Amino acid sequence: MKPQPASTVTIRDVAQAAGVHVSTVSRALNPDKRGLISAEVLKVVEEAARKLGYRPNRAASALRTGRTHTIGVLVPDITNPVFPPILQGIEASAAARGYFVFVTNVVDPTLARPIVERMLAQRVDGLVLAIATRDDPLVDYIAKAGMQAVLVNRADESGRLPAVVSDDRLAMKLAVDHLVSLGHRRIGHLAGPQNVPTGVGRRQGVEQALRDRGLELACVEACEGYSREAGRVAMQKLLEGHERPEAVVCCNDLVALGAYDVLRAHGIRVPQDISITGHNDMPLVDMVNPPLTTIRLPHRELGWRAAEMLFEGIEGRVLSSFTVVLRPELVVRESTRDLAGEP
Amino acid sequence: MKPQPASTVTIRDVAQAAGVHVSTVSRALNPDKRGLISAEVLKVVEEAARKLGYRPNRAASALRTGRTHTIGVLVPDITNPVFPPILQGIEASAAARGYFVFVTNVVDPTLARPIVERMLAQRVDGLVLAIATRDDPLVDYIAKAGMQAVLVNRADESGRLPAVVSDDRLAMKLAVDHLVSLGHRRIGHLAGPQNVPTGVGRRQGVEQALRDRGLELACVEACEGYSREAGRVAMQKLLEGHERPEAVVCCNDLVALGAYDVLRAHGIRVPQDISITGHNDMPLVDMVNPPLTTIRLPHRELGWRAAEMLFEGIEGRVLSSFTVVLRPELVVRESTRDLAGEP
DNA sequence: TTGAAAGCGCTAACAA
DNA sequence: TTGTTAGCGCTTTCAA
Repeated sequence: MKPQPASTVTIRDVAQAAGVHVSTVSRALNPDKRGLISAEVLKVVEEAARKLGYRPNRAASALRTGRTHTIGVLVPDITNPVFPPILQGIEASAAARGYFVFVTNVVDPTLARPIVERMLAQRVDGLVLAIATRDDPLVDYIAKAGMQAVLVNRADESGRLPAVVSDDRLAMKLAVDHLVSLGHRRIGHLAGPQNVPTGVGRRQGVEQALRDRGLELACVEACEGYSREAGRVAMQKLLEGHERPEAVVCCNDLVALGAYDVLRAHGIRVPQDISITGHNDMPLVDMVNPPLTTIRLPHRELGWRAAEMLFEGIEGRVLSSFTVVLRPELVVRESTRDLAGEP
Repeated sequence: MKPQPASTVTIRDVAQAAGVHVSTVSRALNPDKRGLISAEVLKVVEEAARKLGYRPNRAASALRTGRTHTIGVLVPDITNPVFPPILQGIEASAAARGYFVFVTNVVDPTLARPIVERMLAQRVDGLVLAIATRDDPLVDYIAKAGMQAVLVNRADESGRLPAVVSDDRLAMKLAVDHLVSLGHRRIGHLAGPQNVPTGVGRRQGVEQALRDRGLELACVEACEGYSREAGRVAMQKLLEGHERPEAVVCCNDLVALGAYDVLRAHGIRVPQDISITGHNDMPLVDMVNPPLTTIRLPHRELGWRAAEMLFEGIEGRVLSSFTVVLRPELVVRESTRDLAGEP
């Protein structure tokens, strides 16, 4: 049987060409052990390896050492513009350390478990979880399996897994404070799904920020998901079930755009008749009509930091901090109106 | 040395628990060889494997068989909304076959080569290349290394690698025909970079479509890249260097939005003063002001088909077709005006 | 500083 | 139908 193409150069070929033992080659080519090798031998080996185009077989090394130099990432939907920058951050960190990243799109949350199991079989060195379902038995499973893992964009309430998140409460406080400063009082909320941490966190953030200003949430509807369609449905319900608010804080940009759709259909103008805020500052929301006032998150850094934490864990260092909270920032555009200004 | 955590269950443990030989376990757990095993033994083995939580070590299997069940994808910029759906298509196809996908972000084209080399070391079973630089010595390298690879969103002019592409010429013909049918005659083009196949292909498409209608390209500027910023620069140049066209066909949506920026700054209204078309139908271009008339590509299918072709190649089947060309489709919105209609 | 030898977990050719 | 055996390419302990 000949599984590898004949062209494949192994460590044995290099050893032979260099006139040394394979173990010497192994040492010479391992940065950590290079010191054990005499300068001349080192040179000969490197020369031979170069000339033969030797490329260590990672599968063999993985089998021997148990380390694959590979991590897995679970994302709910790559197509959601929140995730590409996160992925980019993760990949940049991984690439800098010579790791590869398996990206999986977890369409259905129930698929997460089998995917993690396959990752386990693949012997990934660690996992970044960007999927957002709450109270996951998955966390249990991962913790029990002794896998290295970091959550991103979502904290682990059980405190067993490190996480990198954006400060959702602060984000909503920024939005609410902005609206209040513009003179708005009757403020509603289009909340995220209440079974994911960001959904409840942001809702609580809105409520708290309002309370801090001596106000109450005028009305609220929870969306089925973080999509434009879900935003449409929720906004429709909000209009039907409640007195119309002066402003609506939306759990994310897509939902805000869904709200735009419904408002336009009803002839309600943004921001003249109602102010709207989003969350994420996804690409092109500065180009929509009207340009959306929203909250910008450091998505790329979220991913980068998560990966860095993961590698700390993989390399056995003590994690410098268990939950990293990054700061969001308000981006004011034209979907919010100053009630004190001209009408 | 103990590389694996003690908890790891190997095929030996299963064999022992089931009271059979390891090779029997191997066969029993391999769908292709299950037939060789008696029903009783099969049951015992499966039971033992289940009870012990056995999970075959892919690294070991990879070392033995030379197959890693892993493919690599090279993407220029995950953040560009064209790529997530492509990636999704690839990943869906891979997941269905039990493969994992390494995603790499090739920021700088010169990094592609080292990445491919690392993929080679990782012994990926194949590669999908979504990077678009032309006349790549990379193709040479891949072909020589005997790697399985498929290009997506870009054809290989040398014809050595299979590819899945969208019909760029047809896309531009769709745009031009639409504009001509609206009464436009002085039509310009904001072209893509002329060192990538899509850039030249689309430009030729525009020219050809115009010629078919007995017209000539009124003016053209090539962009430095497929970004909004590049679109701004090119549109600025177009305005400065030429008589203003009635319509401009843009090489992609981002460039069209850059054109919007410049036109707005000059007080030129779209579509009243000039019509604009894009390409890609990226998310939210239906929400910008004015909603962009553009060309929709089957991005997800592009990725899916590329992956399916790759797997055909990996499994040694003859490729059913070498270059797959998918059809784009015109999406008419409000950035193009009928000159015959009311002004 | 280098070599010898064992073995990571799995698969497959061959034998029974 | 099952077992025996060898070995994929590499790393690492032990010995020299």
